[in-house]
Amino acid sequence: MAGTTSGQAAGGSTAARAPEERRRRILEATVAVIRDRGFAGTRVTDIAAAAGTSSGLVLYHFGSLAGALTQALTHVEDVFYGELESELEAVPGPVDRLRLMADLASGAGPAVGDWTLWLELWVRALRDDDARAARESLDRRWRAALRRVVVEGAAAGVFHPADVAATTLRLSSLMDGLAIQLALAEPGMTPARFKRLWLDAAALELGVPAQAFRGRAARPVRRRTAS
Amino acid sequence: MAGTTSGQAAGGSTAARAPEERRRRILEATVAVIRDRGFAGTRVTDIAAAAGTSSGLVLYHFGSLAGALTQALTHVEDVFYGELESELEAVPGPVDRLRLMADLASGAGPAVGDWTLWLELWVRALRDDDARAARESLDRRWRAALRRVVVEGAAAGVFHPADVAATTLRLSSLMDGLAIQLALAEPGMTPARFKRLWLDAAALELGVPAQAFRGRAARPVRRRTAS
DNA sequence: GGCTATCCTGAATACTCGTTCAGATCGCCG
DNA sequence: CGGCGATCTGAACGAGTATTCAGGATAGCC
Repeated sequence: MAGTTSGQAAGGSTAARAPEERRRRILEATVAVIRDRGFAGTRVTDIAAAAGTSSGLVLYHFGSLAGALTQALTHVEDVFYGELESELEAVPGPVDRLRLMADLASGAGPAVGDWTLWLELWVRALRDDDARAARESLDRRWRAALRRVVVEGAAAGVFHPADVAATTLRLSSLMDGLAIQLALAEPGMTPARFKRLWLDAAALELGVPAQAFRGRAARPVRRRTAS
Repeated sequence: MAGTTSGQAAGGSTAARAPEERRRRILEATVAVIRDRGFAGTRVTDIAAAAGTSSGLVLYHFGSLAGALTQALTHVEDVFYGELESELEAVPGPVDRLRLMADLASGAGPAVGDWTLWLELWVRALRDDDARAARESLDRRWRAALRRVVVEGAAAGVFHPADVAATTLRLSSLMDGLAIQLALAEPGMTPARFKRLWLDAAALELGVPAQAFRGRAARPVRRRTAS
């Protein structure tokens, strides 16, 4: 796309001019609509309205509704991954990193804890290959990050996992399972309880006393400057 | 249902006469269609075709597509619960009961381990009240059964759960999370691995050696006579 | 200034699908 | 027998919606 021989390179004038900006706005609108109406309930018109444009433009940029939905998925994937990496880098030590992951997943972060969206993604992945690929990638990255923290802790002699692969898989699956309750607003399930339940399970799995993960998080989750 | 004052009571002629039979067939067809096309992809015509009748009849019996979907949910709920209860009663002792639950959930039973259907249900429950109620009821029953087994084992001095409520919630959530992998046929996830991972987690939670849950299940899961 | 490619709009189009409906079929009863 | 209510069918209807399309605006370029 950047390879167009001449094109409207740069230009620099008002931001409203940039079609890239428009595209991004549409993708974010698409994500928002999926989140609150679900994949099945998302109409081209809804996306256009949420993005403040016409339905024609949505199709102009993405070819079809399915195209817009798919690209929206890769867009959240990027956002999610960027956030995860930068957050994790900012915190040292396996204990605090594990706590941070619990924070992110329990909804403190803007993208990671977006469980309604993930539920939708899972179901769509049952029958749509793009969704399946997006989910798999997301899952693999999250699990890899978790594994890294576990291994790091084990190397430091802080954690004592009996089986790293099994522990990683169980802890990430437990998160998914608890997330269902959170997404459905099951009475009694709150972000705080989610964190407590998950960290206690982590303590069991890692052979450390539950107190190791109590106390405040080392640092409040950083807010994005804007959006 | 047997209480109709006069109606076409009995009659005894061909089975094709009984409208109750027809209703049931339609409900089961509905469940089958939901399972393989999803709620969003289920059409009245699909249901009619799967049940071997006309779309008119589906609407005649259930009023609307939404009505058919909802009644299909309460139908699976009944089937699920009936199966769970009868299976559990047939096995004595907390250890074997826990293993049985792992078996049922990992897909050995016809209804309980029907994870594709449950995934669909979760997402529908985000926005549909009937689905929400069905899911909550299903979840509560499953969790209650699990808790009963845990308490029973604790009373017998076999299990040593630190916190029964937390353990129950974590073990059932872990199942849900693992089930996602199973439903999506994630490479590396099989019913056997599902069982192993879950039972090992149970061993940790219940303070027993993992070996306690190894070995063969006490008894193969019973097959329904027909359907 | 004219020309062109890009970006954008909203009405028109075509199609899918839930629901309605005008009847067929059939067992039963008076 | 003739009527009746319950069950069942499939064609017709109409609402909703993705996609197409005929153009309008704008910016850069010759």
